[in-house]
Amino acid sequence: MNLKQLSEKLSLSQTTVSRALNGYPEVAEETRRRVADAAKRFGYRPSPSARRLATGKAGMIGYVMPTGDAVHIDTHFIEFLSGIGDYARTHELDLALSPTNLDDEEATYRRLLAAHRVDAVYVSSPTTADWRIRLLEESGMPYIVHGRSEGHDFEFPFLDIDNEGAFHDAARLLLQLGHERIALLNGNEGQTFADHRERGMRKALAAHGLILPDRFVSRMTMTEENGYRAARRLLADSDRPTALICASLMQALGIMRAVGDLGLSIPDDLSLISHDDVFPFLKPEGFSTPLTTTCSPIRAAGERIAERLAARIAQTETGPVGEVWPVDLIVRGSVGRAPRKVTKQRLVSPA
Amino acid sequence: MNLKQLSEKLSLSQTTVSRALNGYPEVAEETRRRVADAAKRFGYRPSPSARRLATGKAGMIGYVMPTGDAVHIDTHFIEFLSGIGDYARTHELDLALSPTNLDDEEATYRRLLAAHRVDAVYVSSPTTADWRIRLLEESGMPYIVHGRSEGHDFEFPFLDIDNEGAFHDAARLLLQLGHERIALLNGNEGQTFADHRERGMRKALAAHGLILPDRFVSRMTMTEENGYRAARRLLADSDRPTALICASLMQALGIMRAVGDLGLSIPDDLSLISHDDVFPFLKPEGFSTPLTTTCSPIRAAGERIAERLAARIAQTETGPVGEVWPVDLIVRGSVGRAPRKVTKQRLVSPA
DNA sequence: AAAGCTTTCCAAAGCGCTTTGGCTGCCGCA
DNA sequence: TGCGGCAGCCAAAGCGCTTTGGAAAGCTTT
Repeated sequence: MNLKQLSEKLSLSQTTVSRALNGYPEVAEETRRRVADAAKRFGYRPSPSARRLATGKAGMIGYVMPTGDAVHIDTHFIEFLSGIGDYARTHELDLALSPTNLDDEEATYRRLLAAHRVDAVYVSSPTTADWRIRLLEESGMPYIVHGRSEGHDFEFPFLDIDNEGAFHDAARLLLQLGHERIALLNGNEGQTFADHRERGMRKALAAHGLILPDRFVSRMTMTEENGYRAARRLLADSDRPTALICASLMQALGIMRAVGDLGLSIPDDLSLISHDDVFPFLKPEGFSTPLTTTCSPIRAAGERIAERLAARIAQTETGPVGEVWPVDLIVRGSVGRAPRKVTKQRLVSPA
Repeated sequence: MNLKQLSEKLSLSQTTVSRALNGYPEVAEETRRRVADAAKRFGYRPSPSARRLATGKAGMIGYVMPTGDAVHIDTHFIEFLSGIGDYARTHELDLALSPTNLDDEEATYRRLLAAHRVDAVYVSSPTTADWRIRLLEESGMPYIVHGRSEGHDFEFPFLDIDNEGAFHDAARLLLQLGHERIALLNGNEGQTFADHRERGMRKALAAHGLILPDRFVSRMTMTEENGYRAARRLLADSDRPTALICASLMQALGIMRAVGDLGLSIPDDLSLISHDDVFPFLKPEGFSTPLTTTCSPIRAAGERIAERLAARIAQTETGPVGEVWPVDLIVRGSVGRAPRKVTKQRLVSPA
């Protein structure tokens, strides 16, 4: 059933039916209702291709997906993608992926921009002075950055969470509980969000007259394995930290394994706070010791980005709009008062 | 630059130019060359939307991507997707993802089929008597299954690797090296590829008059963690296996960690063979003990599936074509002769 | 040399939608 | 009574491509 047939059934012109369906003002309310009814009854679905041809929009949002050597396949990616998809599928949008290996990334972007097959693009995991942002800014293609990037001489539209505030609050909580040796297991070098988190934590410490010693902060790809390693190293020290803040649940899992191996316990020997991007397959409240987290659903962010991209395509949103989402600190069983003292005995006790 | 403009520049009709570009026969070779030249020179790119409207094809291949509770985010997924994308981007195809949570999966499929927005679909990780295959078969939508599914009363097009042969060969190699206690760390219940692998291994053992005892085979989601756990359990046994075959590199990593923790060594105490789907970020030849693998690049499979889907859309390929790729057994340092005997001492030696 | 093929090209009709530029009544106003 | 204004509708012109149904020109055949 197409527009023409539908309009004939209604004894209306295609123009009117089209306008009724798309919410244009110059159509009587009563008519609009009739049209909407009929459309539903006959199961009318406008053809995307026709619409795209007529409007000149591709109806797609694009993402350049790096794959290849040295690319850490990110668990966040799919979850975020799902959020985008949630919005996309209900709004006549499609999500087109352009895989690329890291070497070709710039070429892939340029091709994407030139080929005019997508209406908007989003950029994830921006690094400092990310060249992709500059490229997009110059191209005129609507885009949104998920996260922030520093070191540009222009503003750009982004959606980010308040990483600094989140880790500030997390650290402050631990300080209030009497912890003074707090370590940070952070994301990789160059990732803006990791910089922000570290900054937030340092500020909280500074407010208590403390600093974050180098040996208490490590940067890493956020895997279980790396979390385990870093925790083993940290906890083997004679003046080991009494609390840990980490940047992802994967790291938290590794940390908990390390803690178990060493015969320590959470929160008695170590308080632990993790950032949680809210994965459906991993719930910190279900851990054997429920985990305190700074929490921000990444899927919702994906959905919001899709929504804003749609707005930018429609020119409803313009300019370098920045959006920073607050992050909740959810206190659960994994934090407790700082232990009085670390006994020698415990330090060497085996698994 | 569109077709009309290009055809004017060439003093040809749109028809001829279109045909020349699309390889139709009724155009002189010389003309075709002129057209191709001009097209390149002016950077002409046909508009996908227009083409789609005219041909009635959506120009997209679809994938229903499960996300949500209990979905194990699969590392294979992105790599496979990349393969699809490699083909897609050079062939006027786009890859459209429809995320869904597991509960809605069937509804999502039905919507996808009804909405007519994709020309073909692929199905991954089929289970026994997979309902998705039946649904697609009945819908008339072109599709290909990546893997196989048993228990259907009809044939269907698929691309699979020779899992049975691969694990047969792997087991045979170990048997030839004198191993008699060989354990299998397999994928999850219900996954056809895992069934096939187990079958192959059993056949090889049977040919040597051996069987695979229940305690030597475990099914699991193929993660590092699960590999570690299973290996710890197996290797703690007094009559522990002298060789292990596992279904993914992730498991292999876990196994190697377990072996290290127990103070054992590969291949002296344990021979290890893993299946390798060839991830760019994980190379078994680079392991401290290079790993023997059964090897089949999953990205190439993605590419091939895209190619075949394109053929099915064009009706070049029809019918229940099945394609089974051979799997290479690549012998590296992680296999050796079976140890003479397992000493008591070793069995209890700590990390 | 006329008839019949081939080869090579073209004009024009869609594909299904959006959007421009009217056209019709009907109301209110002077 | 006449006229401008407005709400509500329509016809038709695209959007850029593919494809149908010729048609002209060149060759072969009888």
